Amino acid sequence: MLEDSISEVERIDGRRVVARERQEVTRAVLVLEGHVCRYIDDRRGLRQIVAVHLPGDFVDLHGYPLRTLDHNVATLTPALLAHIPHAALDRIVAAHPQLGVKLWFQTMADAAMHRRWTFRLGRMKSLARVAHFLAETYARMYAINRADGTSYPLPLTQSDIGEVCGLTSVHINRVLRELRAREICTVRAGMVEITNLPELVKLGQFDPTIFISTPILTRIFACAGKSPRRQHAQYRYSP
Amino acid sequence: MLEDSISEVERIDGRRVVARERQEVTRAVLVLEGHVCRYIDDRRGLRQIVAVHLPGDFVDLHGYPLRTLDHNVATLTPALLAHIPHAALDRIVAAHPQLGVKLWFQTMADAAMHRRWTFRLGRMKSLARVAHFLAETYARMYAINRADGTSYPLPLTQSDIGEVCGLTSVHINRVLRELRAREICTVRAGMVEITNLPELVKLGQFDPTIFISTPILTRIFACAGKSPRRQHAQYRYSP
DNA sequence: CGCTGTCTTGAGGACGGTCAATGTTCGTGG
DNA sequence: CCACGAACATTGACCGTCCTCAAGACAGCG
Repeated sequence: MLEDSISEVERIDGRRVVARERQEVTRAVLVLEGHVCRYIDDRRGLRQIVAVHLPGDFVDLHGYPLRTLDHNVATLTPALLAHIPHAALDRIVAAHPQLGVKLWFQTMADAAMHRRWTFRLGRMKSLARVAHFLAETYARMYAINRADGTSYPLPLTQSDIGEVCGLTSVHINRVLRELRAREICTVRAGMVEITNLPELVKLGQFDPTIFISTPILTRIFACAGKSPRRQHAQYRYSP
Repeated sequence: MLEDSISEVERIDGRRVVARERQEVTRAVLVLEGHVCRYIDDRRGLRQIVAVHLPGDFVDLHGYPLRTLDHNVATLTPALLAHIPHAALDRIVAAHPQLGVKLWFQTMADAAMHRRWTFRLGRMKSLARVAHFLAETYARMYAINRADGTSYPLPLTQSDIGEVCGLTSVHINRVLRELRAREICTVRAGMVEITNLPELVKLGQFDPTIFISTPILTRIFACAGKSPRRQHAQYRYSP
C-alpha cells in the first residue's frame, strides 16, 4: 500500500538540504538509496546531527502527526528519495488503524535510537562514542543487507562523524587512528572494516536489542552481554 | 475516553523504579502528580536521564507500539500515576483512527524533545546545557500552570540535574553558582527563580517552538529570536 | 543528637578543543 | 599528461573545560 502511495521518486545530489526547520510538511520521505541525515543548527550555524538514515528508512514520518519539522534534513551522499503524501497516509490509517500503529512503531524505533544517542553523548568518552556509532551503523547496514561480512560502506567525512558524535573532526581523526591501532576497526575511504566486533561492541556498550528484528542479528551480536546495576556513589555521574 | 480507560491510580514514593529495561509493557503510565524520569544505565551502573516527565505527560506511551521498553523508568519525587491498559488503547484506535494519530502525536512531541537533548549534549557547554534545561522545564511547567510568575518547583538534586545534562554533580554546583552570580536564575531548595529570562533563553539557545501550544507561551518567550546559517569552516563542529 | 543525603569548595589532572601547518586525493582544465 | 585547486585527512603544540578526589558544611529526620 505504501508503494502504491508514492507520488514521486526524486534523485538528489549529496550535501543538499532537503527540508528546513519549521517548514510545514505535506508528505513523508522514504530513503531508497544513499545516506540522509537530520540535524539541528546552533546559533553559530554549526550543527549537531540527530539522526542518520539508510535505505529503507523513513526520514520524517514524524512530520505526519507533527505537521512541521523541528530540525533540518539533508543528504550526506547522492540519494534516491520516495515521497508519500500525508493524504495517502490519512487514507491508510483511516482504513486500517492497525497499519497506523505499524507506522507509529517505525517512528518509535527512531525515538529509541534518539535515546541511545542521548546516552552516547551524555555518558561516553570519545572512543566509546565513535565505537557505538560504528557498531550501531553496522547493525543497521547488516539488517538491510548492505554489509559485506564485517565491513560496510560509510560515506561520511570525519567532520560528519564529528557532528554525529559531538566531537571535532580533528579528534575523530585521532579516535579512528586509535581504533585502528587497537585493531578494532579500520575506517578509510568511506569503508568500515571491523576486525574485532566483540571489542567494538564492548567498547561502545552497544546494545543491539532495539535493532534485532532478524535472528541473524541476534547471532552476530551474541557478544553483547551486559548487566548494569545502579550504583550509589557520591558522583552518580562520571563519564 | 482516556479517563474512562484508567484501570488503576497508584501512589508511589520518590526514587522508586517503576519499570525496567527490556520489560514487556501492557499498559501506559500517565503522570498525575510528581516528577518521573526515564534513564539508561551504563555498564558501571551510572545513568543518563533521557527524559523528565511532569504531570499530564505520558511516560511510556511509546511502549504501546513498541511493546517493550528500551530504558528504565523511575520516580524522582513521590508521584501519582494512572495506568491505562494497552487493550483500552486498542479499542480507541480501532474506533477512532484520528485519535490514534493524536496519541502518536504525543509520542512525537517527546521525540522532538529527545532531539533537543541530543543537541544540548552534543553541542553545548555546561552553562548552556543547564540553562537550556531550566528554560525548557520552565516552559513546560508554565504550560501546565505550575509556574508562579518566573519561578517554579524543581524537586531534583544537583546529581539528578547532572544526570540530565551529562555533567557531574560537582560541576552542576559550580554552574548553578555561576548562573546565580550572573543574576540569571537561582536554583535553591527545590525551586527555580528566574531573574533574567531573556538571558537564560539566549544562553541556553532555547527554542520554545515545539512547546508552544498556548498563545501565552508565545508571548513569554517572545525573547527567543534566532536565525542560524550553516557555516563552512575547517571545523564544522566546535562546542 | 548523630545519622544520612545533599551541597559546597579547593587542588590537580585528563580529555578533547583550538590553531595551524602539511599531506593526500581527486576532479577539472590547460 | 600534468598543473592546479578544493575538500578531506593528518599531525603537533597548547590550552580550557570539566572530571576526579577529598574534605567539610549543612539540613532534615529518626
